[in-house]
Order: sequence, then C-alpha cells, then structure tokens
Amino acid sequence: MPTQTKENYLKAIYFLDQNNSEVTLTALGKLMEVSTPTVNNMVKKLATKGWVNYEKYKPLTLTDLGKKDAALIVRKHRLTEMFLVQIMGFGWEEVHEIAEEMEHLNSEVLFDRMDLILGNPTQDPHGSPIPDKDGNFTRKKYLKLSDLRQGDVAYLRAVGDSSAELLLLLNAKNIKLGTQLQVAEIESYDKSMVVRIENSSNSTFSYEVCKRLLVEKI
Amino acid sequence: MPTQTKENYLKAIYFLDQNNSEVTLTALGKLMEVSTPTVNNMVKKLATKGWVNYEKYKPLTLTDLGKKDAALIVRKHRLTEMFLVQIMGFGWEEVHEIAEEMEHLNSEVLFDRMDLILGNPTQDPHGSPIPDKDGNFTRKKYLKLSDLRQGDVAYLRAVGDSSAELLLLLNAKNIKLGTQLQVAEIESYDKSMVVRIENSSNSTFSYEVCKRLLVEKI
DNA sequence: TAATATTTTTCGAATAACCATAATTATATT
DNA sequence: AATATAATTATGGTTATTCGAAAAATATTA
Repeated sequence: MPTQTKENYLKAIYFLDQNNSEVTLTALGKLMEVSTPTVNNMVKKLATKGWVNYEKYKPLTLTDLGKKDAALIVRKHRLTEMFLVQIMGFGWEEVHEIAEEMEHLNSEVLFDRMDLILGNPTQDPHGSPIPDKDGNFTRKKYLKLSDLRQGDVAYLRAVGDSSAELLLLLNAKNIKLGTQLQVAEIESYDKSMVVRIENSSNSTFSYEVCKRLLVEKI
Repeated sequence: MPTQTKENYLKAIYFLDQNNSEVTLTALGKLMEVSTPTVNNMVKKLATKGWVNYEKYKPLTLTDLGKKDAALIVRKHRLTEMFLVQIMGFGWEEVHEIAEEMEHLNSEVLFDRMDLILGNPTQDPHGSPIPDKDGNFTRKKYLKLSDLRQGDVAYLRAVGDSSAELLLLLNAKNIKLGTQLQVAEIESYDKSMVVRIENSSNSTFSYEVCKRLLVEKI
C-alpha cells in the first residue's frame, strides 16, 4: 500500500535524482524534514517494496518501478495543476498546494478525465513537463535567466519553483510563461539583474529569482 | 485533527441520525464494519473533541459542531459529485466512489470554486440536497415509489442510494431524475411493481429497488 | 597514511491510530 | 424476576511514523 508519506519519500528521491544530486540519506532527511535514522528506516521499507535500490553506505537509486510510480504521482500533481488553471480558473500561484493534496488520490479515472479534457497536455502551468501514463516525458533544456549575458533576449518557458511567493512576484510584474525578457544590466556584486520586460518596463531581480526563471534564448 | 476515519464516523452518525434511527453503538459498528468496543472507543474520542454528546448507555447525538462538520463533509462530497457530472462529464453512477475520496481533501478553495462554477447548486446528481457553507440545507419530502398505489403517476426526484449497481439498472431503463413513472401493477406477493416509464415501455422493479426511488406525485 | 570529520547504521523506544477478544455490567424485554 | 441485548472495561495487538544515542563505516584532510 503506498501511503501518503511513502509517496512523498518517493517524490523527494525522484526530485533529488532529477537534480543530479546524489541521493544521500541526509539530503533526503533535510528535504523531508526528518532525522537520518527515520530516513534510513523508511528507505529500507521502500527497498523491500521494490521502489528503491538500497545498499548500505551507498547512495540511493530508484528502481524502474520506483521511477515509474514517482513519475505517476508527479503526473497526477501536474495534471491537477493544469486542470485547476485551465478549467477551474485558478491562478498559477494558487494551485501547487491543492495539487499537493490531490496527487495522493487513487481514482485513476479522475486524472484520466482531466487529461482528456485538457487534450493530453505536456506541460503544467509552470512549464514543467507532465509525464505520460507510462511515466515517460521529455524535459526541455532551458537556460536559467541568471546564466544569460547582458543584452541577451529570451522568453520565459518555465519556473523552477512553483511557490506562491515567487509566482506572486512575477504576477506583480506581469510576467507569465512566454513573456519576453531582456537582460539590461547585471550587477556583478550580487548577480542581480535589471530585466527589460516585453520591451517596456525594467525591473530588478535578485540572483535567487533569476536562477529560477527558465528561459529559451531568442 | 479530523482524520479520515473520524470523518467517516461523523458521516455515519450523521446518516443514522437523518434516518431517524437511534444512533446506537451496534448500529454504528455495523455501518462502519468494526466491533462495538472499537466504536465505543472512538466515540469517546469524538466526544472529547466536541463532536458528539456521549453519556454511558445512552444513544449518541451529534453536537452542533458535529452536525455542522458532518454536513460540511457531505457538502464536499455532493459538490464534488455534481462537479464531476456537470463539468467533467462523468455518469451519475461513476461519481460516488471518487467523491468518497475527495470529500476528505482540506483545500476549501477547491470546493468553493466548484460551488461557484456550478452556480451554488442545491442538489447533487442523485437528487440529494447539498448543504451550504454553514451546513444548512432543506430536505425535500419525497415519497418512495414503493408507497404509491396502482395508477399513481410521479416523477423521479432522487435516488436513496447512489451505488453504481442501482444507477446502472436505471441507466439500462433510461430512467433519470425527472423521468415520469406510473405504477401499472403491484405484485402483492413480493411488492414488486410494473412501472410504465415516460408513457412508453413497462418494466418490473423489485420492492428493494422501488423503496429507493424517491418521487414526487403528479 | 594517520587523524579527523561526516555519514550511515543499529538499537531501543515512543506515540498515535486503529482494531480485536473476553469478560463484566447495564439496560431492555418478556 | 429471568433472560436477552447492548454497552463497557480491560487488555493487548498491529502498523506507520518518528526520535535520540551510540557504534560503525566511509570520506576528507593534513
């Protein structure tokens, strides 16, 4: 039985993995906000259930099953987000929390129906890919705004963090997916950037923010 | 913290109460499919949390809080059912199970939005009333088809059971809410009825079925 | 490589939700 | 009053989740 906690562990391992970071127990513990022994204990259980490959003192990996199941949870999450925005009229900053709850629902038909209604979307409202029913997806290679150079022009394609805080900040500047951004200036001291938005207004964003704006160069 | 099990107890007590049946521990146990000591134990907890009035050896009642909270769970359930049918295109026989899961979601905004999109519906797809945000609703007084006499004509207004089995049976006969039904014959032996549907075809229904067809006489 | 720091593991245990059986005690019925 | 029914208490079990302390392994660094 995949319980909610186990699903969250699975997701966490999955995300660390995607990040190319080694999946260590301490990293997992930090992410899940529990102690290392707790993680160790849980990981053993996940291993006996066939979700992770676990050998003492070695970094974790997901089994094929684990990868698939994690991807399917992410699928539920992102389909839900898309449905909430496209069909129910929520703002992109409101949906993460709701989806966090709904991703644990078991009714497959519900998510299948969302998928159908949305026309098999491949991206969620934050530009992240939606895995298909087999757990497969193609991650587009985007650049971080923070990696661009002065004068570069790009379009916002995804945000690396779907927290309400970041999204509200973008809302305030009228920035959405697809918005054109040009690096007007880079402050070398703190790597903050002055960004020209859609060829009209300029705004300054911290490095922390720019790192999370995933763009495609023109 | 209302856990899923506690919410289900609350709902069960609420339904027994609505049924005018005395809420005894054995009745509850039967409904919840657990032993009486288990119920007893749980009821004490519900009492300390302020949801039920519990005195030893006396039948249970819900407190005002209990009534409200139970009604709010029912609200979530029925709003969800309505949303699934009206907006997502599910059949009335498919939605009970999904709503059974979704009623335990905490995101209030989700249900508020459903309510808004649906235009504050007062009935679910099975004709049951949807409590408002304060937990209030008015239950329409319907008759059971099984209580009508030969020749009586009535419209189906609600079904007393939203199991897929019953609803599929009705689907097969093309019976929906609003369908006109006339009692053509009553078999005194087993109280089954021959029913004329929309002035065209006749079908026989068992007493068990007729009891669950809630109608309004013409 | 030896010393030190960091991670991981094991161990022992706690808590919270559930649930059950057996035996006792009330209450209801006849 | 005797009997049947229902509720209660007592006791105990499982599962899921978590922790801290101490030991063991691995990694780092001087």
